[in-house]
Amino acid sequence: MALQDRLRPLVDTTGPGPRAVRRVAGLDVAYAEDSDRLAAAVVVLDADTLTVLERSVVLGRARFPYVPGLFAFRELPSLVEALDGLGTAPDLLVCDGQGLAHPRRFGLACHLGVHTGIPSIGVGKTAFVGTFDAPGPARGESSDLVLDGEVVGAVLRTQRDVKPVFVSVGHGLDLAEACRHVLALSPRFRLPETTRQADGACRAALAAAAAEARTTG
DNA sequence: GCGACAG
DNA sequence: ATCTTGTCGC
Repeated sequence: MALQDRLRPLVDTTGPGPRAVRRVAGLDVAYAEDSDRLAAAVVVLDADTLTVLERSVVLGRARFPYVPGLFAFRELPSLVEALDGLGTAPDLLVCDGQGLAHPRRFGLACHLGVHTGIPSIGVGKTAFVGTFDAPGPARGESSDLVLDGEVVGAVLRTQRDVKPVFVSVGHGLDLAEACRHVLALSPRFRLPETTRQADGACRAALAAAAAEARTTG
C-alpha cells in the first residue's frame, strides 16, 4: 500500500492523450483451477479495423494472492513479461480491472501505465469502489462513478440494454477520451475487443499448456 | 465490530 | 479468477 501511495503522484490523469492510436493492446490473465499456474496475454489490435496485429503470451505462476486493492501485485509482473515480448510497443493499454477507481487511486491500469509510460485505461466488469446511478439504456450513455465526492470513473453502456462496464483512467489521458476509446473498441459486444482477444489468448495458452503437461506426463 | 471487496 | 446448470437469442 505504501508503494502504491508513492507511485500514485506519477499518474497523469489528464494528459494530451496518445497522439495517434494505431496499435491498441488488450491485457488479461487466466489461472489454472488447481495449482498456481497462470497465462498472461497481451494482444495488439489495429485501432481502426480491430484486427489482431500481434500476440504475446507468457506462462508463469502466481506469486502473490488475490487481495482486493493489491491486484496489480498479482498480475502486473506476468503482464509486463508479456509486454516485453512484443515486437512493437502499443500506443494504448486496455487493462482488465480498474485504474483510478481504486481505494488509493492506483489500480492495475495506473500501475501498468506508470510502469510502462504508455497511456492506459482500466475496464472492469464489476464495480470495485464508488457509488453510481444506472446509466441510460442506450449505447454510449454513462454515469459518474464517485468516490469520496470525486469522479474516479464512468459507468459506461457499451451495448443497448446490456450491463455497463466500469471505465477509469489509468495513465496519460482523461476519462472522456478513455470512454471514447472503449466505445470504439466495443462495436458489437459488451467488452472491448481488446479484452475479449486477450481473454481468449491467455485461456487458450493455459489449456494448451495443460494438454501438453498431460501428454508429457 | 461487521460486511464488502477489480480479478 | 474458476466451476456449475439452465435459459434466451442471433
